[in-house]
Amino acid sequence: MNPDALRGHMDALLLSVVEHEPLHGYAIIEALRERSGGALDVPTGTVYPALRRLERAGFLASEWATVGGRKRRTYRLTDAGRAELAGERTAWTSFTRVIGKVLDPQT
Amino acid sequence: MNPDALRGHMDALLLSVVEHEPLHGYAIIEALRERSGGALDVPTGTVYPALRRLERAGFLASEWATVGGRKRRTYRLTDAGRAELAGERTAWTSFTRVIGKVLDPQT
DNA sequence: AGTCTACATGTAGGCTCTCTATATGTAGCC
DNA sequence: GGCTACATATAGAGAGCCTACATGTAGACT
Repeated sequence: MNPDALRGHMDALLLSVVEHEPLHGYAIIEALRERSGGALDVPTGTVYPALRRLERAGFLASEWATVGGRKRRTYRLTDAGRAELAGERTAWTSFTRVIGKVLDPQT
Repeated sequence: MNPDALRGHMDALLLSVVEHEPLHGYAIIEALRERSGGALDVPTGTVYPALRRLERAGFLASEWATVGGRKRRTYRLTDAGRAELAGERTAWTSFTRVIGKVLDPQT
């Protein structure tokens, strides 16, 4: 997977993965890997800053927790995040339609 | 259209548009706009450097021509470019499948 | 005790690409 | 003369994803 291809879609991926249950960073990475069938292996250096950015933007909220002696910062979707995710999904659909039209024009 | 979303897909778009007929930069921009139904309006500051990059990479070849007193640099797809385009199309398909799976998991 | 792996978070700096803004010039119309 | 369409090009900004590194706990194995 070309890293640049993910540009601008990472937000949607992250928000989508915490939609139904709050998760901490490490679990988010695993969830992305599982949901994608192993195709997505996003490095920590990408995920952690992105989560902080999304929190700063108000789309995520986080809390610290200690589980089994390890500290976790668990992120959950805010209402604004839920709205953002809906918008991202719509944008994704039209994006794929547009690019698809150019790549494979029905002459 | 969020500019970042195009990251990593611009090459495929440009190669695709000159697949069947050589075009010059300005015509490429118009072709992208038409093929996308108006959704894609790529600025010259994006297209011209990208075309040069693709030529440097060996995927495109260019020639100068003068038409109606105006100078055009016409780009055509090389064999390497044709192979690259095929790869980009495959990558695009798997990319959309992967992202789609994450955004809308069939629980 | 020491080593290794999995778990868990985080930052610094680099890299690349797209965009905005600007520059230059021709052709044709009013 | 001024406007629009045509046509190419570059400099610099901005943003985000990546590599590499830093730090630490828990548990298994030797």
